[in-house]
Amino acid sequence: MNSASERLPRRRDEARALFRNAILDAAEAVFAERGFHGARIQDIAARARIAVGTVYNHFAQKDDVLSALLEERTEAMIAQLRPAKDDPRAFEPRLRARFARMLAYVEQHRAFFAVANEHGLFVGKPPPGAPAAVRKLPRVEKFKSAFRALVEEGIAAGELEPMDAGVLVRFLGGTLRAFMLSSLAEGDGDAAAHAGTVVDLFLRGAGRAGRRSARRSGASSR
Amino acid sequence: MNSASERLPRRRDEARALFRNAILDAAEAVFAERGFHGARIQDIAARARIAVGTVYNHFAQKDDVLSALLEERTEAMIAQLRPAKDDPRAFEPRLRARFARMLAYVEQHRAFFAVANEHGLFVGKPPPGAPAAVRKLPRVEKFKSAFRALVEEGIAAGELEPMDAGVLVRFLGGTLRAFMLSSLAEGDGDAAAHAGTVVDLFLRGAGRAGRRSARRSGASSR
Amino acid sequence: MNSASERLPRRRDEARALFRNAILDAAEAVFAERGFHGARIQDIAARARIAVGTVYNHFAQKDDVLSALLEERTEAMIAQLRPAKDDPRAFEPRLRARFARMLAYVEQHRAFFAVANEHGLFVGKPPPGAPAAVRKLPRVEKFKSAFRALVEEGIAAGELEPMDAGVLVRFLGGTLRAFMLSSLAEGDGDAAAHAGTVVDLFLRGAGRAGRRSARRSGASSR
Amino acid sequence: MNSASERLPRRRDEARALFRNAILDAAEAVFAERGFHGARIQDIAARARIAVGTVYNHFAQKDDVLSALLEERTEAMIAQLRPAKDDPRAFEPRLRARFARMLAYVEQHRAFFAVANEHGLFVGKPPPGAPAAVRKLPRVEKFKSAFRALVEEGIAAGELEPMDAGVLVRFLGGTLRAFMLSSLAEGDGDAAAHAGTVVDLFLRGAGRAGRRSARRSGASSR
DNA sequence: TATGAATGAGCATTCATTCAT
DNA sequence: CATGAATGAATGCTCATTCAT
Repeated sequence: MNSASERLPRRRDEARALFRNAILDAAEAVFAERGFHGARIQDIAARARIAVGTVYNHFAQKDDVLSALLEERTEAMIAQLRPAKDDPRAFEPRLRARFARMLAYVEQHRAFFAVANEHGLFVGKPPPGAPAAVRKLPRVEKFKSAFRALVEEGIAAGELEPMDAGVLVRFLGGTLRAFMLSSLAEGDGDAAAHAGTVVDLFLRGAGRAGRRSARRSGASSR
Repeated sequence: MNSASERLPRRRDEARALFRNAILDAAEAVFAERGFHGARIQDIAARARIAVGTVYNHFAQKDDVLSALLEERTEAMIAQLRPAKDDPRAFEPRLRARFARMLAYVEQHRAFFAVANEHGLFVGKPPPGAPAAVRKLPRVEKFKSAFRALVEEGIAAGELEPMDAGVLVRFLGGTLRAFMLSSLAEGDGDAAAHAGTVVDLFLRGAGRAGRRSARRSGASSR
Repeated sequence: MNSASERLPRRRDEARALFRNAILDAAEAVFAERGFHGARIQDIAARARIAVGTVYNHFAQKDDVLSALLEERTEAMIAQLRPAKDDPRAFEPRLRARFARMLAYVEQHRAFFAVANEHGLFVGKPPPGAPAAVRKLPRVEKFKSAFRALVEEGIAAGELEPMDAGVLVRFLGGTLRAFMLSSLAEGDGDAAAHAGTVVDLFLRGAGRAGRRSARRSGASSR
Repeated sequence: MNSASERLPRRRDEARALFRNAILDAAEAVFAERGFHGARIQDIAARARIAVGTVYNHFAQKDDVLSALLEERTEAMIAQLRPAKDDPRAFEPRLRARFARMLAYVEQHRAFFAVANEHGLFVGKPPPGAPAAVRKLPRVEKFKSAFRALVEEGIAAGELEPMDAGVLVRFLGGTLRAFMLSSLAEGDGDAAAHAGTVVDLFLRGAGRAGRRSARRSGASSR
């Protein structure tokens, strides 16, 4: 119930977590500076002010550092999409609020996400050269299902065309990615503005208003 | 009409081009299999059935092989967007025709484009670890200006919202990329179908028809 | 008297020095066998019974191994010229004693010095192709100043012609080198005998005794 | 007696010699710039304005270019030591005249001789890493016998101590080399002055005049 | 014979990983 | 567990040499 026998293990775990986080933070910085292949374990260790061997006490291989990082940041990124208690009720502003949170998170970890793309952050199939550990992880699936949830919510609410959900997920992912990347590249960090643009384009596209009625027929006539 | 003195140099150039293409084709295959970092010059040479040294007679460094490939395929990919004489006149089907061509090209070189993403194919800023030679090239700019031309054509024709062209370019790029990648990953190679979907979503978004009138006001009220 | 905290670092330094010396000794042997360009780092490592990488933990480049060796042996070689407590007082036998020590040291490291010549051991300007690291070092200057000290000692003692010291330094260096090399080549290792010959020739030249009075006038009449 | 059948072959030989010399001259320049190992056949060919293959039509290997050069220059260098009709009769000025010619030749080919030392120009045993072809050649022997002839001439004339000729040869070689190298390094091209110094030192050494009588006894008492 | 592109053995160097302390 | 030196497999690139034209 109490006692050192309980507290010590806890401290030990805390210590472990401290190291683990220090390593991940260092890795984020180094990956961002040099890319995954350019980052040496030694660099990461140096940045975390620990010894090389210590990195290996926490991660079995270099790959694992990357994938842990990927998982961790992805998880947090997706978490931003979950409903928050102050979120508006209406679909569109609700979407905007969630995307704004997510894009803000991405901005915060800008350096990392710039690298993460290299490793198929959003993509179904990781690139061929990707580190083995990266290839097996459920990360992309998590993304997809988070997006799928949003999309289905929209369809259920009658706000989205009842299309193939897979198609909508891709479209949403692509649109978000486009603005995420451009903001990473150019650094104009107005997450809320980007969220607004994304939602608007996602919902209404770029076509001129009048043509609305011609819609689906056009698409199906290809 | 032309003497041997003219023909011989020509033959020499042809021979050079033959080697160069053999190397690029081999590199495409090997990069696709193992990724850039996993591809050894020796693998490329073996695949092209030439000696290692020969690769270096045509490209100064490994990096240059990648960037030549990137340039070459990008160029061809963009070329598919240029008007062809059988293209429809109307904006929307015209766009569909062009995108279908482009996506078909991408399908053809599916293996390569799966890798190319790693190296910032569409992105403004190449990933941090990218090979030096890759970082300097005008490739991304070419993409942007090709898309910009399409977008401006659409605005001029009154078919696209007269928004900031940069925003439209990103949106278009992101949408195309989303379907390009997913088709790369899943291999359902119906380029025309994908083109139709892309154009439809690009023009009209995923929102339910009725809301049309609420449009831009919604976007601006964020 | 001194705690573990003091002893451990010392052991570490000792270990480093052990490796460093093992590498230098191995390099000496391999350079002697194959010359600098023919020596592969792998050979040196194998001879030292360590891994290739370990060589690089102690020397940044192959060049550095050579120049460390050159510096180290040169230093020791020059050290033999310093006065020892049993050295005779008179100039000529004193010189003989010193040269004998130096030539004995050279004999001991015969293999190495045979190679060292290739790299401008005595020469003012290192050969054009010399490894970069070799070109910058103060080694030759040390030689010159050691010889210059001897020469000035001789002039001050009234034992040497008061000529331009630079000229005497060259003359002395050339004479020593001639006998050093020939003993390296032929292996008749009588350092003391060689030292006697060197000193005799250095002081009195090879001309027939009688002419003595004609001396300097002859030289100046050219 | 005449005819094309005779002249053409002659022209052919002349053409060969032209190429051969062009290659050797180019090699001299390139070896001097980069050293033997740093010089690529391609560099030599480029400098001679011919193709790589052509070099191989005249020399079987890279080594052979070096050794041909070494032989050729050495031969010419030694030739300068031969009696010329205007040479003085007396031993000492005669020696000065010859050495002056030789040192002047060396100055002319300064660049080359700076490299040649690397390859044991004067030394009995070529350095261990020396190109195989270089190791077999009679060059050094020629030097020795040219010097030996001089020395024996001097002994016969009663101008040199009747010592072991080998010793005198080394002494003479070493002294010449010392001033040859220093003039190469420092570029003060007064060959006649150097020759005077060399002869003076060679004959009378650097010791103070008065001690003359003590001579050989000193040497033998070591 | 001149040409110059093709060849491929050869090697320095890097860096993830291990392990004795 | 933390440490950091030792390890050695792996690979880009060079350049002497060959040979088809």
